[in-house]
Amino acid sequence: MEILDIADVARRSGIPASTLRFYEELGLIASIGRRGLRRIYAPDVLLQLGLIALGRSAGFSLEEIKGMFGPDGQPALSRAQWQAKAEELDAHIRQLVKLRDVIHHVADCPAPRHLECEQFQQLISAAIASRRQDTGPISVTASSSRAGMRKPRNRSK
Amino acid sequence: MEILDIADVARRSGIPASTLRFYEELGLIASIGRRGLRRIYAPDVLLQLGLIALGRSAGFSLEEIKGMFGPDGQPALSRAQWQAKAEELDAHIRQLVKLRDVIHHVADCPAPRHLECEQFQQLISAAIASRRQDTGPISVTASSSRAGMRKPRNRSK
DNA sequence: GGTTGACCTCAAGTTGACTTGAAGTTGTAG
DNA sequence: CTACAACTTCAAGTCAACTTGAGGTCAACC
Repeated sequence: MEILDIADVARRSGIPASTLRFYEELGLIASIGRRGLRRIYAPDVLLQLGLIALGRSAGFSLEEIKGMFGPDGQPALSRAQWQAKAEELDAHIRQLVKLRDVIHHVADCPAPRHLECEQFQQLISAAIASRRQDTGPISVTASSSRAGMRKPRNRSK
Repeated sequence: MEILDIADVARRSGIPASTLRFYEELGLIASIGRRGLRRIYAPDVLLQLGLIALGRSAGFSLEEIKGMFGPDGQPALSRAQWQAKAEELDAHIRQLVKLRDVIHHVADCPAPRHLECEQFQQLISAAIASRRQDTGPISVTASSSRAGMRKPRNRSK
């Protein structure tokens, strides 16, 4: 069974060693042991890191990701919670698709002032609207991150 | 012509007044004047704020957004640059769709250890792969944000 | 068996995106 | 005309996600 040291993991994942230690400290990943002082890793960790990067790019915080997968990389949510996450992500994707439409419009529309262009206004309104009713039962774990005209008094802690 | 004070804008956009001042300081938005000391806004600003929220949720930094639209809300990129942005966003969306597939899989797959599930591994590899060749000619403005196994030595500034 | 370069820890620093607080000003309701 | 709630500025604080640095250890090659 192949094992990796921190430099291998860094090289193969593209993530700096300092970040790997940081992630371990947070409990996001774990080394399978030490050789002397030095961490050694199972190749699995590369998959986990991929998952973390993916989650980050979807706007999940490290805390959220930690809640979804334990340091062993095992899913740690109920089926319903996973379904809710998928739903959340879907909503996010729909929003990004709308933004992409806006961008395409901007790239093509010759209007002098976009804010006065009917179509532009409608695209934005639609995009905003799709975010508007996020006062729903979704957001299982109070996903504190992921921007977007959040409600005032967002209270944390 | 309807005008708004900062409290109106805050209420109607859901963005706190402190953030509106902060955005103005950064040059992301502008008030159309003052009544005494107090800022007054054109209703346009609501669209702009929607756009900003949208951009943030797509992972663009405030700096990037500022580069895309001036404080007047006018698009400030060439057609080609807009097209590149759309492309960038599309790639991001494709990645999120892959992540959603992973999540759906996790919600459904009964494997005891997911890291050992063939399909899971493949989904992640695919998702990672789609991000892998981001050493392309895209990323016009060196989009420093938006996570994902970034290359080491990402040097900014 | 000594050197050395890659690892280690732990504390402090940085950046982006805001928020909070203190202290001052003012439009407007009474 | 007076109160005062709502605005203002400006400095400092916070939080997440890392990075950097100082000082120490040690596995592996010569």
